[in-house]
Amino acid sequence: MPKSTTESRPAHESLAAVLQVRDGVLQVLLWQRAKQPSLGAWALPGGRLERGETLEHSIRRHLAAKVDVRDLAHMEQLETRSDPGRHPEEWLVATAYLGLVPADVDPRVPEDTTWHPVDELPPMAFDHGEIALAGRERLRAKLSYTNVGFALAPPSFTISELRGLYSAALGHDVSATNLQRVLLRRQLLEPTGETRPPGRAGGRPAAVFRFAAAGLEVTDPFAVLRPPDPR
Amino acid sequence: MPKSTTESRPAHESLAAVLQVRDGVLQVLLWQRAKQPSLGAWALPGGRLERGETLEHSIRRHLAAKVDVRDLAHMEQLETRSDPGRHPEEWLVATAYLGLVPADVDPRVPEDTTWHPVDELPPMAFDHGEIALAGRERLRAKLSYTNVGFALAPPSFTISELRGLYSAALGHDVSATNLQRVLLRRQLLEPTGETRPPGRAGGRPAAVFRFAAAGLEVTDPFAVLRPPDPR
DNA sequence: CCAGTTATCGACTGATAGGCAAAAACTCGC
DNA sequence: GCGAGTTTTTGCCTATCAGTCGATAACTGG
Repeated sequence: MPKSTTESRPAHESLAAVLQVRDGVLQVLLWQRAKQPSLGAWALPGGRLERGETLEHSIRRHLAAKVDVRDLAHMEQLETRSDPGRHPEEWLVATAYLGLVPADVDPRVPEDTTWHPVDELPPMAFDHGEIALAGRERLRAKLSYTNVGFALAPPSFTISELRGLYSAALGHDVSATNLQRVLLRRQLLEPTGETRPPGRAGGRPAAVFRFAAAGLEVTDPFAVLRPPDPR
Repeated sequence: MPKSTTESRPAHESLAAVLQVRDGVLQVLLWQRAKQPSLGAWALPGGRLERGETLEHSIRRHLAAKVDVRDLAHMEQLETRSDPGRHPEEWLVATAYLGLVPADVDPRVPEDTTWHPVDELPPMAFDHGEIALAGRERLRAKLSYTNVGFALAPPSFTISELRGLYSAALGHDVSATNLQRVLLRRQLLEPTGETRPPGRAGGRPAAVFRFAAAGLEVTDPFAVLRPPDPR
């Protein structure tokens, strides 16, 4: 008799969609299952919630087995999935997180673990594919009204470099002109004063910027229906 | 020995912050605990996740004991709370939902259950106060970039009535002029053609509107960093 | 018919996004 | 060292939209 019919409470696991822009493409960290069920399918890192820890602690603990957790520039809770059929053998509730790794680091990962473009996911175990896509959508939305960009970008960068990261994450082109103006007006970016020498092909040296804040900030108090400004 | 040290997996409950604008104030549905722990404190409706059901099914089932679930115009998952200390006696993970009830219905509620202004919460059990506030914030954010308003409003209404609902939910004044123009331009509202006769004090009769869509729609493709328009 | 009240509409302002093109600053080859 | 090519930066123009104010419309009550 399977566990699911005997237990009175579900097991609980934490999962993470860890995203990074690599080679100009938004990718997610996956590991390949070496046992049943879903042998050979790809899965998100994660594991059981242990007594005495929070879910956030749990996902960090399990992630530590796959990447250097210090490389994570941002993490937030995504959603909790509870479909009784989401795991074939067990009653297993999963709380998913979104993790972001800046483009300048290349974390060591184990043998069974690699990055995959989120737009071309391999055969995925359980509902992990849906979770990865949900992570992508959350990231895309937040790029527009928060400063999450800081979690995708290196400590300092040129506008072109940042443009590459944004367009990879968003899945469409963004104009460098506009990106710079918008982020500067919102005071998310500040110039470091340095400049980056041009490549072999020449060109004007690019100004170097950094994000003004290190943590997540909601920048757009949604223009609409704003409180009346007592000016 | 408390359960929490013997069980290998946490119990899992669903909770809901059910919000409604009542008497011009945003209120949340609470019931008063009649037993320990937190005897006398106020709590969100909810209860255990049972085998074979999803969390959404679970919260609807438990809510049915407090309100007519058909009165809920919208429901969405809020967050999952897992602090081991959130319940004094038990290892209990909670997944919270946000529920919205239109202003024109007055659901029957049991003896122990009443509405409380979210801005003046009574002494709350466990972390339920934080969850209620998280629900308020989620609602406020979504009022600006989605059509959630439909879940707060009656089937049809005048702009002044809608203005009252929005300002109660947002916690600040909104101009009627602006509200109408913004919602109309976004094609969230459509006129019914009818008009509402003025009150005793006189005044021009108000046009009656309804929300164009019944379900949740994200309206603002965040102006920023929009994909290039191939016009 | 007039004063008071409420709702609607139009006009103006300010902020911001998006696009285009010119100017700036460099490399390379001749 | 000069011009062609490249890349980045800047300024200008336009369109859209939010926010405000004031005028007008449509009613009630005396």
